[in-house]
Amino acid sequence: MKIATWNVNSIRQREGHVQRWLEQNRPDVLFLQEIKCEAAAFPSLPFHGLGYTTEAVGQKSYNGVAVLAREPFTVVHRALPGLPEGDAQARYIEIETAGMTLIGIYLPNGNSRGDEGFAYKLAWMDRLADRAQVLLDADRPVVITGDFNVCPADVDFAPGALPPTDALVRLESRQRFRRLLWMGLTDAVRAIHPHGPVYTFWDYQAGAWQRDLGLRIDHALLSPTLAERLVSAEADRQERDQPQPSDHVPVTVEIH
DNA sequence: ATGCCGGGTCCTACCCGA
Repeated sequence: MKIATWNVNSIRQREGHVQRWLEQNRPDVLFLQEIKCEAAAFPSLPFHGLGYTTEAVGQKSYNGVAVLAREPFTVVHRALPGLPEGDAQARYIEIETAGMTLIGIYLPNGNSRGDEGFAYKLAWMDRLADRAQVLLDADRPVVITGDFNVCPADVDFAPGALPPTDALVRLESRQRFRRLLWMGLTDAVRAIHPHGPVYTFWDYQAGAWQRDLGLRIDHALLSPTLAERLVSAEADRQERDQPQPSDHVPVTVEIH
């Protein structure tokens, strides 16, 4: 079973990219982030034509997540449980399929709006840990994948690519990511590639791609029984070389 | 340490991303 994640930086700009990538890679499930449109504007038809059912959680202009899957699924949550009522940011979708719980996230960046923006990121990570704990306590096979906006360790960003004060590398962000691992989740890409950089994002600016000044911020976390069955976890760097690419590339995990 | 790029929108200057 292949489960993929991709921050597409606007689905309306990247619809053709996603179609082509699905045809070439045929994942069972693909989670998207930053669709940047309301759910009603999500272009489902071309994906239906490829055999995928779609579900989008969107809002105008910003954020937005979606899932595409070849087998039937049930949508369990369209927002992260535990967030305050009235939080309208479209960043979370949770489904059940093939006896597993699959969660797609677009975790807040945390660099805008000063202390308040960073506090929102940390609170979001705390609620995510709460949700993960509930599912792990219930012995659910779980995959949490998406754009975490956290470089877990120094090897996960190119030297000089980010200042040490950036919300993606701040100790508080990393502590909360590490808590997810302590709870028993496995960082699939790091399990397959124990050493060295495996970047998933390169800024559009300053020739970051050409200079390979990347970040590893798109992740897949697996519960124990799924981690035992992990066979591959790869970032598709080729996609960053396509015309008009997203600044993120797809990350795919394969579980037997 | 970004806002050089690239997306969005109250259409055009400004917000946001990482």
